[in-house]
Amino acid sequence: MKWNPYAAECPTRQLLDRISNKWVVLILGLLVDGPKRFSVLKREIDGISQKMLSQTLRNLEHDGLLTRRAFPTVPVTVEYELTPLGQSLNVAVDPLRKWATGNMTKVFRARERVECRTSE
Amino acid sequence: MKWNPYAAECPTRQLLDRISNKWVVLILGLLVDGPKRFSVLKREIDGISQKMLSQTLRNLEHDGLLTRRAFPTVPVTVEYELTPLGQSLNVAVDPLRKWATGNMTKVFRARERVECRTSE
DNA sequence: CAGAATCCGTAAGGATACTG
DNA sequence: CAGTATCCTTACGGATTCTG
Repeated sequence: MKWNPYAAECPTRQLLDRISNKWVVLILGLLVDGPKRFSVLKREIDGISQKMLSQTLRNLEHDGLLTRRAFPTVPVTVEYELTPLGQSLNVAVDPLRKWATGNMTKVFRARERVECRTSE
Repeated sequence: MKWNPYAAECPTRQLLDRISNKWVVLILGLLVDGPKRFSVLKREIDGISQKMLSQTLRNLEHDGLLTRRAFPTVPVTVEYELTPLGQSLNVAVDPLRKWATGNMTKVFRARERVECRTSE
């Protein structure tokens, strides 16, 4: 079988759409070194709504990238942990996170150049 | 200066949002080995509208990731080519494309497992 | 605490038509 | 050919409320 995201109907196109997403990238980055609780993730990802967080987590669980474990404490505690598949995806998105932080300055300079040109 | 995409107001958050996008990933992948014309890109990325293509290309140019060159032919010819910065971004997103095609089967299996569970 | 459910505004994005 | 402009319809995603 030959997968090809350049074909509109190929499942890899939708998969690519699912995983190329800032929330996915940020969540995976936090789960690299061990499981974390819902509220911890929410606190560490500044600005994410609980709707987006739970929705993204559900999708990731559905696709086998992480596991959800609920502990019958009072109140309930829930932990999310990367599966081996999720770990491998994190390896793939890690360069993206690093690129963003590592090249922000260069992007800024490029934007300034354009603004100068348009103001001429 | 310390960039941190986990902070909502950090510019790297928006940058990450911009580059974590299926169209960006697909376009960059096509421009790795040399410049390409608008119509060629449109044809090779099945299902992309010309609106999304031109919009994404404009953003990428704005951020210094590619250059646009128009040739005064009749009708006009336009070529897009990666800048060194764009090349470096492509290196960062390349693992993502490969992950999607390389793990589609595993994701499918994970989804089936969930569907079995919910139908019980 | 960890969500599900609802409501709602905005923006993403397709389709179509028009231009240099 | 390579767009821009417009319209229009989804769905993304935030805010709020409610529950085990």
